[in-house]
Amino acid sequence: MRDPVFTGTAMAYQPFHAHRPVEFPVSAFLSAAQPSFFPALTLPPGSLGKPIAEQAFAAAAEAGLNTLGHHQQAAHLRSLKGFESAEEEAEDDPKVTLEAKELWDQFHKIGTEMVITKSGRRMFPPFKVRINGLDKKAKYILLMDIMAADDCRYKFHNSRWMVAGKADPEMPKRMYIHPDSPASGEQWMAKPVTFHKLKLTNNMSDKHGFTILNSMHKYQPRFHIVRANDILKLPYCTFRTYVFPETEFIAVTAYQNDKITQLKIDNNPFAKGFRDTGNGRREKRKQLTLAPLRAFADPDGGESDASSCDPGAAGDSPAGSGTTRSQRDARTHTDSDQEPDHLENPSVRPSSPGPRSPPSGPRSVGGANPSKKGDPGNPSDLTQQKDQSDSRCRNRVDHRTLGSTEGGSYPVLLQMDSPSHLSTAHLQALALSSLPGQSLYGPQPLFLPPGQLAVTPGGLSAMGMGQLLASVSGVTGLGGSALSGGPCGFPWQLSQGIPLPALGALFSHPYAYMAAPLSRSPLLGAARSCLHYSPYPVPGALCQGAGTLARTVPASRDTSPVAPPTPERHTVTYRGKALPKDPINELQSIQKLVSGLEGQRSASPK
Amino acid sequence: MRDPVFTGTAMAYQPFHAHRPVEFPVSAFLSAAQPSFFPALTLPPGSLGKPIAEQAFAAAAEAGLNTLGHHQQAAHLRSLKGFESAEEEAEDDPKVTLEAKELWDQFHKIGTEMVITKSGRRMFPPFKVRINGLDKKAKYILLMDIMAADDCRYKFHNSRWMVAGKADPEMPKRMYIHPDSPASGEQWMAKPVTFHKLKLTNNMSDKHGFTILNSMHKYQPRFHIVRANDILKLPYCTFRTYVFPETEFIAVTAYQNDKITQLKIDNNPFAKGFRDTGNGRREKRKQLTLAPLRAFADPDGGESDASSCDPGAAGDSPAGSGTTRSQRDARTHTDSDQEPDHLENPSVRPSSPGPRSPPSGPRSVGGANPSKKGDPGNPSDLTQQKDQSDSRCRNRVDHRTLGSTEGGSYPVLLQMDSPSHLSTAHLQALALSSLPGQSLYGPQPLFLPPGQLAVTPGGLSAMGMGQLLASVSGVTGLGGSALSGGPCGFPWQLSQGIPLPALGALFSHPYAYMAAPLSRSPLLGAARSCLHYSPYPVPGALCQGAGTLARTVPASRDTSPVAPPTPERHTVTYRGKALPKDPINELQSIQKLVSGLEGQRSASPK
DNA sequence: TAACTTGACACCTAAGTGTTAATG
DNA sequence: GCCATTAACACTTAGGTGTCAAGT
Repeated sequence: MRDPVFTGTAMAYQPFHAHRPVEFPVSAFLSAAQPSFFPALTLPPGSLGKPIAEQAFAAAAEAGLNTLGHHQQAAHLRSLKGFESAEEEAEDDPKVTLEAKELWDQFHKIGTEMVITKSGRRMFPPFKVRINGLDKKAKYILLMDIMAADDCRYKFHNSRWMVAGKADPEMPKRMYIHPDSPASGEQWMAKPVTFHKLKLTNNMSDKHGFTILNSMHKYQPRFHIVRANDILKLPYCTFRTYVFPETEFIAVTAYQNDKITQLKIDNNPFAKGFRDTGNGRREKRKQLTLAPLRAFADPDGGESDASSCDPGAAGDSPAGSGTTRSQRDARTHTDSDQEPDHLENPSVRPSSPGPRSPPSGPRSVGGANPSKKGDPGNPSDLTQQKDQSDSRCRNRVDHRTLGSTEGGSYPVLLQMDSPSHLSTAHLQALALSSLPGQSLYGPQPLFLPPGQLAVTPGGLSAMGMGQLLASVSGVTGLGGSALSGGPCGFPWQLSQGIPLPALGALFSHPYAYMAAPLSRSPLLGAARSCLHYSPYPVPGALCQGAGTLARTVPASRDTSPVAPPTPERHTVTYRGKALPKDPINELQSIQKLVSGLEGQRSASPK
Repeated sequence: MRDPVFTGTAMAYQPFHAHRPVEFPVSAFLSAAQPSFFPALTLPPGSLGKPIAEQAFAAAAEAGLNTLGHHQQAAHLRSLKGFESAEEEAEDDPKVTLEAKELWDQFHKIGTEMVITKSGRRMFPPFKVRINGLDKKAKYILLMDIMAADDCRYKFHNSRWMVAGKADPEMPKRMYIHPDSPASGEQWMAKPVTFHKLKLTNNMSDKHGFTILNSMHKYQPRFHIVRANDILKLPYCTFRTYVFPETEFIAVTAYQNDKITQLKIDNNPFAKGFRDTGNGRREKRKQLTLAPLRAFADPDGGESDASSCDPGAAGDSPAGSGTTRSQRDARTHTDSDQEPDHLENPSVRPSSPGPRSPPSGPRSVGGANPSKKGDPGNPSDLTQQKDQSDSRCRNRVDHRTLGSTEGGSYPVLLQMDSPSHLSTAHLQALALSSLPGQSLYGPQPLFLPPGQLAVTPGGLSAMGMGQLLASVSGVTGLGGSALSGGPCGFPWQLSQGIPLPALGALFSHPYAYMAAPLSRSPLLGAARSCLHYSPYPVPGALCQGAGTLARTVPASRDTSPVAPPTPERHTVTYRGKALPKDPINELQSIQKLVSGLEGQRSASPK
């Protein structure tokens, strides 16, 4: 497992195409391994990749200008890139590669934790993917969201994670739109796509558009590719969803597993201050002047081995202000002495030391109806939970088709046609994002004027889409109270850095998965193009997305779409506050709320 | 002149509209004085304002969805904002306000200097405008460029600026497209638009897309509003150009005037380390540990008054590592004692002290044909140069209609229809920007593959636009050598953070001005909409833009378009390298260059 | 020489880290 | 006492300042 090669990429997901076997020759793959098609390419540091390029050609076409046909140009590019020459441009078949997979794997084996804070916290490792196989000229919207991985609440006890009850209700999840969206496939493929602007928080009333998670819950990030040149078309387009199981994590407010802490410290440049040298001695940096002060501030931990492994270095006091450092040391130094301390390319520690002691079974700690039946145990045992669907705490992500995590996992692909149940609140969200604001510079806050929000539902019903409102599965109260769809569907908010806190601008998203790295339905060809304005039937209840999915993406091989979680409704109390049960009523609540706010707002335009 | 109110905005430019007098009622102006329409609005710090909102509605319209008509929604917004209720949406009439005008004025009175470095330097004060009067739903492209203010080279001698010869040849100027472009008027108006990503450099072979300036030359930033939803349409659209005379500056590699240095230090947060307290005593910060080291590093200046005005503060050593500090102190402390030291809102020093000594006349220093005749003198005397058009070193910006700078200056508006001479190289530039790359994160550099660039000229000529090529007025060689159109037109490069260094993707831009803050031609109404593909005659030579301009925007009141600088051709030698004289030949050079590169490129796709 | 340019540098802002102690 | 949360803090990266000595 010791893989020092840490230069970035990992395995690419390459679906097998029986009907179009030559569309993705290996040459394309080789280029994908390059950091860029043009090694010499330079990009201004802060430039916005925006639609300029794409627009230029689109406009040229619109204007009847032949700025040298796309094919000609594409051929040109192709020859420059060393691409194959028979690739057609019209079709696409995206291959997505998780960057820094090795690092993700390391975390995953231990049990990844992500800190969530009130002010928002980035993910580490960063969620970063490399994409290939897009239509260079087509426009795509790239999205990311984070879904609950199961119905459990966890606790870290005796050095291992264990189930601590049923999951707390989820806040409406936000669908994070990559800020460069929409952009051409060419732009997306030019360099890895990062989502480091997506921040995690546990602040229920977050106004920044961050993703709100529950602490001590397990989550699974997802990545979506939508071929669409416009955000509004999203509800009518095919979502290609990619799940990298190794990016699963448990949200925490403070790190529980010291191994995770150490892994973060060793790999996150911002935590370099807490880093040890890999040579068995602590790294001592320019903490000369402050060292005495810090040594003075060593109250709690009596661990004196903080200097025990500090043999030969310069006469500085040991680095780091941590007092729990020795804990990490004791555990880490078992196998870290032989690795030099690379900076951004740190050596990777083998994950040989398994969980220390697997003692007691699941224990109910969080007060929520504990009806424990199975113990997911250590999150790193993900691949061992294959037949756990009967467990009380069942995964919402079907990983049954995944190979051994050690050998490299496949991303799980879900392809959905027109998830129509997204439509309504989706459009609401889009209406929200039609606000001003939206500029790059300065941390100027933006609250949404509720009055403006009210217009869109009205517009929807006016156009005969009122029934779509029934698909809204969640609502966010103005004061931060919220509910979730329960174990069923998740309410989603669109978010491109745009906070959508004041209204239930949500849309449910089927989270059923088709784990089909090698399967491909003939229907997918048709699904490849976005379906605009398709008059899809509106599901009257939540969690019907899987049906739509199954119709669009029939299962094949050993992968069948996960049965949609039963749409069981349950009364949700969130932090002692009972939340509405009926989505219809919830929606009406929204509307009433909006109307009231609208009245207030126009009354006092201040 | 003492204006402690420094909360942001300054005077707004409000053109007088005889034919539409009520379009911009005062209420809109009042809201413009607010930092934001919604004080409670929050925007995520790093969010990209991009086209999401606009696209949503555009797509809705396209889809036949009535997401509540624009008017209805606009009315909604209007009532919320306290806007007038009779404003029509279809028309626009932008009002542009320079932010931090007071600060700009302070600099301008002294004679603003901007440092240019090889690695690129921001402007300070930042160029930041607030916009009103746009069509909320229409899309706009906002641009900025920096043009030479006159034909002079300057030197700072005896504490004042004086002409030191004829201007050096200019590098092709880059038209900086605001990265959020295109965006809706609503988005642009929501918050001030900053151009801090525009960086100044003196590096001729800059690859970052920075604006290349000549040191010791005077420049005038310009701001452009173009109603267009696509970059490619730019050449066919009306440019509304706004010039704020107080933003004029002289580019320097090191500050010449200590007063400017002090003003920068006092106002730029990044220079806080060199700041004094406003109480007549130096500010001493946490430089305790390093103070002895720094005192040791005080070699040159024997100025001992560094501690002379350090009466009562805590027992720290004086701040700042500078040795010339005392110089600034001596000059600054004459009028700075009464002002507290606000942080980001520093108090403003009265600019009472005039130039110390206006001694010798213009002197030739730079080697370029010095034929001195008039001395612009201190740049702060801009408003006194009204009838200087006969001067050898004449302004290229007509400021004759400007009121006293002290009373607040008007921005100068130029409105151009379809500057067709931009078209060719403009399209070239656009073709350039159709490359991949273009992403937000990471400082990955981008060089343009020349092979791809070649396609566009061919496409142009194929569509009967070959003659437009004659309008190209400049060329950038591959090795960084360049030429300019001389004192006449400027070649421009489009730049949205996209470097266009490798090819002569330039387009000339008429710099004739209509200084018409109070004038309005009836033709302007028609000019308000973008003219697409209009078959404008192609000027066969450089510097004919003013004719086109005059036709489109007739002068009125006391403001007549500045007579275009005589299209005198002169041989340009740049750093000892003779540059071509004939624009046609220059273009052919480009084409040859491109062809050659294309051949090379396709031959060796590596 | 004098004027101008350059790069290393100390100092700053801004924001991403884990640590720590206090809190509930 | 345990567990989970939180804010202050020291440390980091990244990059924007003017200063200064040396170069052109």
